[in-house]
Amino acid sequence: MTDFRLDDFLPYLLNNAAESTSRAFSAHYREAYGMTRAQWRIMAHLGSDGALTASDICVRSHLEKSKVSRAVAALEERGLLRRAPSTIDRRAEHLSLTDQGRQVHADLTAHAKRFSDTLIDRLGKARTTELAAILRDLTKDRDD
Amino acid sequence: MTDFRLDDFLPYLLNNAAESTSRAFSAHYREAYGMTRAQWRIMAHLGSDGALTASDICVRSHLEKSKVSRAVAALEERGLLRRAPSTIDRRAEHLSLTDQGRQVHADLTAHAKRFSDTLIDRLGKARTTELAAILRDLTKDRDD
DNA sequence: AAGTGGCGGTTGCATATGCGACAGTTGCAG
DNA sequence: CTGCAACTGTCGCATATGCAACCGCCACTT
Repeated sequence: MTDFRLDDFLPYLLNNAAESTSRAFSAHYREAYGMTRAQWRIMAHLGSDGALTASDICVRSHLEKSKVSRAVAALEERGLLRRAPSTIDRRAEHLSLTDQGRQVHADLTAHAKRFSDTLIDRLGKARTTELAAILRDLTKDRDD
Repeated sequence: MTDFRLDDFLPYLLNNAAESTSRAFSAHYREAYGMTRAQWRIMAHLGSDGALTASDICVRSHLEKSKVSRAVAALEERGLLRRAPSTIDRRAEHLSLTDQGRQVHADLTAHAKRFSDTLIDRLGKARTTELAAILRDLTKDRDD
């Protein structure tokens, strides 16, 4: 009746691939800075997009707001990130990297670049681009 | 220097896609059976591969052994799964679905099939196959 | 200007998770 | 046979997580 193959099931494969690559990649920032995946993401967004508000980060990174809140607190405590109250909206806070945060961010992206190159080598340029496109597609229009 | 684009970074995209699809898919088995992703996976493996040992499941599902241990305990308690001591190796236990477990498994795979069809519709048959192949490739040879 | 619904961010709580330690078992080397 | 490394599965503990409740603030209605 149902010739359901687990090995063809996309959510399953996606989780495996995500888990596998993330695990390999996270080793660096975890050991070097004791950072969480969420923290890494926030650093990445802040580093490339400048100052953001916590809810901006929620939208862009697809992270829960409580997760963002705690990650931001941790990063602030380590002196990597600074909060500034918004003059316009007293609820919001503008987040930005400190000098030290920028240094760390540089290191993080350097490693990320290297890791990315490794993956591209393994898959080939064409398949990588294809894969990236499909993944973006899959995530799109699903506004959870 | 580094023109690093977060939006092209595979681990990032993979996590987003995995999270997004899993979140959508997990709704069913979570609401219907209060099941975890790990529990779903174990059900899937046991349902399609027959009797397995806990460490077999670890290997096939890429799950931590403590995670498997707890998930198995939960499934057993709900009467979906049965343990039988191995006669050959007194450390190991053979795990298999109960009748009720098989019923639940049938329902789970039915839903999975339907969900999978939805995804295939969205991506198209060709891209789906391509994607699956690449994902398998990415997970392979990375024996964490 | 008072009421109201909604937003930004934090926190409590219950649960899930990862890791390392552990007891019991196996099998292989000497 | 004895000792020892490796393996199976469980558990404790510290931490991470999701969800909902919550506080203060905003904007819009009347």
